[in-house]
Amino acid sequence: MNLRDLRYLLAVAEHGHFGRAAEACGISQPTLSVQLRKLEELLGVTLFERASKSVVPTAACERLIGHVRSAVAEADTILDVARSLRDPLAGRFRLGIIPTLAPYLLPLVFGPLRDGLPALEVEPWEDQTAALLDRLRSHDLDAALLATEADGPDLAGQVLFAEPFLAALPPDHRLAGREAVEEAELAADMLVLSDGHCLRDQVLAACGTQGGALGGTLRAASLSTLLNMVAAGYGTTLIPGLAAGVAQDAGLVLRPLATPAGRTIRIVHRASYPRRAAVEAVGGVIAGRLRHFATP
Amino acid sequence: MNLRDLRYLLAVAEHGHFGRAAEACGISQPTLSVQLRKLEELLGVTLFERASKSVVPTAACERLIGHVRSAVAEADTILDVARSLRDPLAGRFRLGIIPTLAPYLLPLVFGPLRDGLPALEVEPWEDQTAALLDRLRSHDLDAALLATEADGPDLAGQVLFAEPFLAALPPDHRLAGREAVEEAELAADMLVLSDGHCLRDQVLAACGTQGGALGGTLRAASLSTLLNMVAAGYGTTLIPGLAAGVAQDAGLVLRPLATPAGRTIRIVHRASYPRRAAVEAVGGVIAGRLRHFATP
DNA sequence: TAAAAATACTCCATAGGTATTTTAT
DNA sequence: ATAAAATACCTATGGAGTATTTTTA
Repeated sequence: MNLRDLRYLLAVAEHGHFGRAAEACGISQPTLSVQLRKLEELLGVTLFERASKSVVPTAACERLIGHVRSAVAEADTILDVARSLRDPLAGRFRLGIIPTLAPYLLPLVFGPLRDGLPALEVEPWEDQTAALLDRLRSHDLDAALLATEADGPDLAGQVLFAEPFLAALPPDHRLAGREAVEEAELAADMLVLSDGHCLRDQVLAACGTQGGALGGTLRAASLSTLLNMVAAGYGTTLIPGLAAGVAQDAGLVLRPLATPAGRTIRIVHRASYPRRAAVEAVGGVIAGRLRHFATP
Repeated sequence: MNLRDLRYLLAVAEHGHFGRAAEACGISQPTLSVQLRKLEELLGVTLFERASKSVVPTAACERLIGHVRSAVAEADTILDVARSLRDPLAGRFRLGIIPTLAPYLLPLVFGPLRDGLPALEVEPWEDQTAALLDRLRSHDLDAALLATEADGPDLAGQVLFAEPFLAALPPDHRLAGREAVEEAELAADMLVLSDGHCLRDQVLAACGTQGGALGGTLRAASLSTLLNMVAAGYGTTLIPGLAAGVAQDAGLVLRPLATPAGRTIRIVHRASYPRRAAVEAVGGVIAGRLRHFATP
């Protein structure tokens, strides 16, 4: 059975006239006659009683026509909904963001995303890298902002911006007077984030160490906790550049590294993800915002 | 858009696997791939995210699939209902019957119709010939039992049985002693039905007169009234054979006519009426019942 | 290497057309 | 004579097939 034929049926029922119904359908009268006859044969039911000056639906047709209307209406709804879904820059866009980036990046880009992509409902989802990768792979996220490379051939990513690491020191720290600090000097009393944060591993790698003085005892779950511990004089740490403003507000002294290091922020998505345009648009807005973000 | 393609969509969504979905649809995997791609192009929306080991519906597909299910379900309903409507000997059958026939024929045939055509819901509709013809032509009746020929080429009819006229007399009437009565002798004090009853015209024609003694004053709307008037001694009349039992019960004397006359009962339907089998079945049951009805 | 989807092609069923016939007013 | 549907016949689109290629685990 064909939706087209069902539309023909409705047209004949509406016009009570094969010629006019055919015209309304944009086909010739013989075509309509043939198709309707075929439909009647398929259903095993005579749908219209044809007389010389009248075409009247049979009782069987009356019983069927409600369902025919419903089927055709649903088909039209499918087309309508599909039309509204056609724009890849519209609809929900679930964007994962790692916790060491979200608090500092989101305030910068949320407005530009809303303005630049008004039809795209960006829903940020904050979690650690491994969890975001899981959600990405299980189709619970459309993309994620990560500081690591897209792992595995099933994922792909585009670089958005590079974020330098800065040394964060208490104001009275012995290195606070320096122009720039050596990573090795920080290692002695460095505080790091708890397991699971990619920033922890990257900071440790940058300083060539396995964990600082309090590495074994402090399980700082957030960069915010870490900054306050440093401000209280319990040690030093490396922070990503976007956290600089918050760190300074917390009373910390920030110094560049003698050997510059940092992390690269990427927007990562499944290699098979079809709304590539949405990923690129979101990535473009974020990268554009960061390009114009002159570090103070 | 094609219902077939919508079924393919549902199959892929259900199986998450093109090969198995194709098997479930009874088509080859390439055919399914091509058709689904075409559907995606038609809708302007990617429906499934294909990866090497997974086929997952996109958000757009999730939004559409409910409507797709509805459309397919309605289409299946159409097929189901059509199947149940296929039997021409099932469903409503609105049967018109003239008032001079209904009270005497219906008690005879209603049981046999119910038994012989259990799936056919015969709905008798009693009215005069002209009204029945109107309702027939306006598709408000499926057929009608008439004592006249099907008038016009838009109607057709089959003879069911012949019904002789009998002279009905009061027991003390001067002709009551005769074996048979001459029509002309009845004309003098004959009572007839009011206008509109075909029996009136046929009785008057049989007797070669324009209206009996009380023709101008008595407007008997029913044969029942007429019989009671005759029983009360106000005149004579002709009755159709099937009314004989009721007439005798009313105390009338019945006599055959010297020149036999009567009427022919037909089942009449629109020439274009498609459920011819139902008409023939109903007519057959009625004619069969009357064939075995020996007049006493 | 194996498994899955996509691609390339061939074929044919059928929707659609035009011309004509039938039928009833 | 006119109007309407049905029929006849031809064309071309597209759904389906098999064989093959691509891609990824």
